[in-house]
Amino acid sequence: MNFKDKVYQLTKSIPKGKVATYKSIAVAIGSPKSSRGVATVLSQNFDPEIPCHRVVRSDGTLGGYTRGGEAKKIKLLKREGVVINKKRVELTPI
DNA sequence: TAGTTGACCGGAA
DNA sequence: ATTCCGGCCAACT
Repeated sequence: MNFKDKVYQLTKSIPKGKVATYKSIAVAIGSPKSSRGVATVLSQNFDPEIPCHRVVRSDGTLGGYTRGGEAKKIKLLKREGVVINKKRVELTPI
């Protein structure tokens, strides 16, 4: 199981209506400092099986989306029930 | 093999 | 609150 596969696994396991951050994924993998690596992998991934639109930045902003832009990402998330306030996702930190 | 790139993060001004 | 800067890591050329 390499880094990339772990990222895919975790991203696929994100439940509908929820979002994860690049940081949290990095932590879940076991490499808390690899948040940038996570972003790299997801950005290069084009598999529709992987809901990479459910991954946002740790400050709640969307980050990027190479499959339609931020607007698209917002639409998808809202459609799934994620609460978004003015370009900010509700991360419900504890 | 080495250098560059990027959908990032956290701290400082 | 916003902007700037250095650090970190994986993928690509």
